[in-house]
Amino acid sequence: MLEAAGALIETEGLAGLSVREAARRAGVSHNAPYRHFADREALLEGLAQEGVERLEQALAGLSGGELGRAYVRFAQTHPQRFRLMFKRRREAMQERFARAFAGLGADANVAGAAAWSLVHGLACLILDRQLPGDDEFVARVLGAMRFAQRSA
Amino acid sequence: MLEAAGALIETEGLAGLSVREAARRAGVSHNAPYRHFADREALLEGLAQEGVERLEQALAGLSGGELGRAYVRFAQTHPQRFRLMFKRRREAMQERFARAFAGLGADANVAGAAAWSLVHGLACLILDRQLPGDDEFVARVLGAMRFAQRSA
DNA sequence: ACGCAAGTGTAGACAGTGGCAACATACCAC
DNA sequence: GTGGTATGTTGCCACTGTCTACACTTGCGT
Repeated sequence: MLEAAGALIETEGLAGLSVREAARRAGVSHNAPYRHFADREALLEGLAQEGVERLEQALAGLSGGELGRAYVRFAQTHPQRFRLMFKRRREAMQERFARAFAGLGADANVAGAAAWSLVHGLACLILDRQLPGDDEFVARVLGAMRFAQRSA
Repeated sequence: MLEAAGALIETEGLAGLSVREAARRAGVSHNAPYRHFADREALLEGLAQEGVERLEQALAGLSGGELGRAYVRFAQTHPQRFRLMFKRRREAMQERFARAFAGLGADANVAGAAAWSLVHGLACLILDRQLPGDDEFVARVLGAMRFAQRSA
């Protein structure tokens, strides 16, 4: 089920995903999904959860510039999934990702948030076609900012 | 019409906006909107366009830290509108906003993109409740990064 | 072996939606 | 006046999310 819905989401777009169509693709009746997911939202929630785990996996073990580039690359590879992940508040994400990007600035919380913001904003703007998404540009943008020594 | 739809979008959320409900609120029949907008997408497009103009207006004349904070504040004040603006590719935006944030780094294009990414990412993560949105935190995050002198 | 409960799938029905076609009305140029 | 254009209206269709009611399978207690 998640499989069919996951495929649909990337081809038809996030708004184009209908529970019925996903059921059709999965070869079951239009109501079968409701045995496993309370409603459409819960289905999307399942897809989002799957996405969080995959992103975490993709970032595991990386650091510095590689980390940022991997984040952007994940967004480019699974754009709809990436958007979906952030369309509903999820408590665990701040801990997971902000922490991943911290460690280089003066105040770890603030520095992590800043680095995450930079990378996340770049990913969003690329997905929305507001900025080019080639590897070289990504690397140059990520390299254009650095942590302030100590501002406050 | 745009007025009714604009109000709806902020109260009911972006997905909760139906052409019919907007027409109802505007006191007209369910099909009247289609005289002015080709389809639902076009209506959203109109709202987005309106938003771009308002954001531009909100940023006019500002620079530096004030600029970034105003960007974030706009997103916080009109969250749904802000999200909508970036949900469809719009050619003019890169020119408008990337340029607004440039001017301090070595390569103006890259520096503008980087600053825009930082501010935009912060705005998105705050809207998605992944980061706190109080003024002090915003100021500290924006202050935590600076342009690299010259990296490449 | 039997029955029964839970898990899973099915079909049918309902209101709400986007969008189309056909019809009505107002206004404005000539 | 007549014609044309802009606007609004009703009726209709396919589709969607979701509810209810009905089947089938499976495992477990007796």
